[in-house]
Amino acid sequence: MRLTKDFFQKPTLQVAQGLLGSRLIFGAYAGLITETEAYIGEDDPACHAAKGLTPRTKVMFGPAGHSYVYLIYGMYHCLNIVTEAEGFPAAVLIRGLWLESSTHLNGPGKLCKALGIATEHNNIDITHNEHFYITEGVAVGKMDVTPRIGIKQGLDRMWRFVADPREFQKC
DNA sequence: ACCCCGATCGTA
DNA sequence: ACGATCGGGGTT
Repeated sequence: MRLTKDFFQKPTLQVAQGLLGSRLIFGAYAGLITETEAYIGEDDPACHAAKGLTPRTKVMFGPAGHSYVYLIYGMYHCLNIVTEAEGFPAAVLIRGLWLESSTHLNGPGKLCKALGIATEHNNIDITHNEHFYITEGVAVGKMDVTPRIGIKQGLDRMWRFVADPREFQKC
């Protein structure tokens, strides 16, 4: 079953945890999500929207279930899915994917490079797209909870969620 | 116009 | 530990 807008229009921590084990479809690729991070609102210093509404962060303020893709370090792209009510800027970063080929794409930059996700895929409504969407997946086993990776602010928040694909239920 | 720096990754 | 590489956002 495809995940619909009401799945994403929820508290971001809930969405980030719920996405573990879900199946991401992008063109010919399909994989189970193994790692996510939450970025929540203008009060979260690590969230791009902490600097307010800008041309780049506009998508995060928009409706839930849209993609937020941006270029990082001039070389890599990161894929996020917008969460919460329209007007409240928040998103979940997709950091890990377990492909059907048993390839584990660990890291948001590697993931986007492998699938061919780039800025042209920014601001797509993945609840109404034929080639880019997320479905229900498998039950995950134990989930790790840690601070987010690669940031210098907001390290007190335990907003990274990791699941081990070896513990995924067959489904 | 200019400067700083970043939700990364591979190599050393 | 560090360099590659470039756009966003703030400052002059």
